[in-house]
This record gives sequence, C-alpha cells and structure tokens, in this order.
Amino acid sequence: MAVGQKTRGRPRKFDEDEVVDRALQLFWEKGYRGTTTRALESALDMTAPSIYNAFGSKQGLLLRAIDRYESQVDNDLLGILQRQDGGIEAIIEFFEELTPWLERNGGRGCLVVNLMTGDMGDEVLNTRVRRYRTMIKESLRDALAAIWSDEELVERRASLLLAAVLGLHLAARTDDGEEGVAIVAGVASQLSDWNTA
Amino acid sequence: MAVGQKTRGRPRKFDEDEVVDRALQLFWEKGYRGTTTRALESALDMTAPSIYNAFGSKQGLLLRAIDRYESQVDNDLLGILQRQDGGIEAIIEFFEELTPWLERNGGRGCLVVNLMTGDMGDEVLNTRVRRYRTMIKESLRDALAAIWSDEELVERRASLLLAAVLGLHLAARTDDGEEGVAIVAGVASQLSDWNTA
DNA sequence: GCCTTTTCGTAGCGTGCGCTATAAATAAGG
DNA sequence: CCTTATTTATAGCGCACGCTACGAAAAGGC
Repeated sequence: MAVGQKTRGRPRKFDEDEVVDRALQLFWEKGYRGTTTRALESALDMTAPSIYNAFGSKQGLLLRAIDRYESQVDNDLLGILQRQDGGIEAIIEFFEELTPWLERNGGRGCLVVNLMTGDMGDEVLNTRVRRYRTMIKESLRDALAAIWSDEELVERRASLLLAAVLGLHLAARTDDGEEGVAIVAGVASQLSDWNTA
Repeated sequence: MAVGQKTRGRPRKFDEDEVVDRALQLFWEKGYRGTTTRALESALDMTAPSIYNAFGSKQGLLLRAIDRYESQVDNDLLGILQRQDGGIEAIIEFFEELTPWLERNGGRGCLVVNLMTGDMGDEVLNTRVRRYRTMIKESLRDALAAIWSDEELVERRASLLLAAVLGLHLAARTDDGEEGVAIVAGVASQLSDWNTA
C-alpha cells in the first residue's frame, strides 16, 4: 500500500515500518520460537487480529523483519566492503566494525544466523537464510577479487572469511564479547599477512 | 547406580546408555525445543514417567546427551589434534576429517553449536555451551603451540581456526555440504601457507 | 445519511507442550 | 509370604501457544 494514499476504511493507528522494527528487535533477542504472539502484541502495541491482518502470520512478520535487518546489514557493514577504494584495508575495516556493531546491538548475535540452528525444517526460512549467507560471501569475494585475480585463491579466502564471520556472530551471542575480540584480532592479523605477502 | 549391582525394586527394562544415545540423536536433529516429550517417549520406547524418573527433566536428559556427544567429539576429532607427532599436518587432518564427520552425522551440524542460538537464555545450558567452545579452542591452541612458540601468534591463529570450526558447523546444517567443502579448502590452504611461511 | 471498506478490540478456540498423581507390577530382604 | 524399594503404565492436569470469529469503530464514496 503506497504511503499517503487515500484509502477507504478505518485508518491504521500504527506505523508499519516502526512496527516491523520493533518485531525485529524482539525476534533478534528471543529468536523466532522464543518470540510469542503475546510478546509481539505488547511490544508492537497491537492486538493479535491487527497483527495477523497486517502480516498474515508470525512467519510473515519475521520475513518482513529479515528484510529490514538485511538492509541494515547492507548499509552498515557490507557497504564498507563495496567501497571503490577498498582493498585489504576495507576488509580489515569491515571486520573491525563488526564487533562494535554486534555489541551495539546488545550481544544478540545475528538475527539470521540465529535462525540457522534453532528454527530449521521450514523450507521458506531455510531458503531465506541461505540467501543471506550467499549475500555476505559474495560481498567478501567481490572485495577480494578487486585485489587478487587468481579466482581459486579468492574463492578459498572468501570461504575462510565467511566462516570467520559466521563464527564471530555465534561467539557474539554466546560470549561476553571476549572471544569475539580475539577472533577479530586473528582475522585482522591474517589479513595483514595476506596484504604484505 | 553401578552396573550389575543387586538392587531391590522392579528392574529397569531399558539400557541407560542406549537411551541417552537415542535422545542425543533426536536432540541433534530436531534441536532442544523441537524435541517434544512425546517424540522422546516413542524414540526411547519409554513412557514419560520413566523418563522423568530416570533423568529428572527434559533438560536433565539433554545434559546427559551433551556429555555423550562431547566424549564422541573428543574421541573422533579432537584426538587428532592431540597426537604427539602432530604439527600442521594433524591440524589439516582434523579439518579434513571434520566435513566427512559432519556428513556421516546427517547434516545436522553440531549438537552444541545448534544450542547456541535457538535455545539461549538458560544459564545452565549457556555455561555448558561455553565449556564446549573452550574445549575446542584449547585443543587448537595446544596443537598450534607445539609448532610455534610465539604465544600471541598462537592465540590469534587459534581464534581464527575456532571461528572456522564454528562457521563450518553452521554451514553443515544450512547447506547441502558444498559450502562446507569450500570452507575446509580455505582453511587447509591457509594452514599450508602457515606451514611453508 | 447511508453504504462500503478496512481496522480495531474482546473473547476464546483447539492443540500440543512439559510434567505428574496414582496405582499396578516386579524385584530383593526378612 | 509379607514388607520395602524401585520402575512401570494409565490417564490427564494446567498452561501457553498460534491463530481467528465476531461485531463495533472509523474513514471515504455517492
């Protein structure tokens, strides 16, 4: 529904973007299964019928939240990798921005990575989760490809860095942040080695 | 209760180790929340009261399953890192054994890593999960320390490899195995570089 | 002013969950 | 054989879940 469009019927008393954002915060913290419809009702300040009228189902709302989350990750983090003047420094900056970004977001890890383990079995979510992983890997690969032309080398290093990103997200949720810092140090050290080799 | 000990009362008609193992398989595949007491009843061929009499709670049974899982991981995988004639080759072998091990176990990823995201909030499980991560990292660190004496270098590389292990476990659950192979290739390539540097 | 359309609020349906009260069964000790 | 100890089986409790039926409220269209 377009914004500001004249509509018949009783007007909504909620802002859709804000509601999706609040749902995102809840799914991020509690997980999908851990977020109950009752908790959504109070967090969104909406009654269940309004939620279901607007988003169809709990999963529908989650998918909207994932959309919002992905665009935030793209803006905040992957954008660093896509800078034209990138090089190894951009990749290092990406990783060094990752930990404070995760900490700013309250040690909840990554919304999508959190969905990888606890809430599997649903093919729609599965596909969505794979797409997110692919998105990150391609950003890493593109950044590496701008530095080295050896495709196999780029691919191997992209895989290693992808695993580091995933592991970092896991550590961010399990730890008090200590291990996350150590991992970033390990990755940054490795990137420096590649840079000067 | 010791095995073969004379006991009063009606004898158990189940073998405790076998029952814990079957519970492990179920928790591994479906996750903790995804495993219902009804599913356990039929998989263990026990009625609910027997399960609760033997293990106290669903979580008690999970903790027993984690014990069993950890000892399997220790025997099958971490043992490779602890070989005396280890070196880089042992670490490479560890990673090259990881993917077939994950595949042999049906693409369910890692029982403990799967618990990291979906079923958090419980402090008992949280502590248990952290202990598992620490166990893996220390095995990696020990193996690296047998090769290099620079403690900071060893620590950084252990962190990087730990992240790779965690990421690999995640990929194993999300993928059809393709990304897992790619990650192992990336790690093995990196280990070779370290070896010949 | 009334009709149509959309949203809102109340109330609650049906289901499946973790777990347990109760009592019958089955062993050893005396 | 009776008591005691333990495990078994039947039945179901209490609760929280995702979701929805229903009718009132609030806007535009004619």
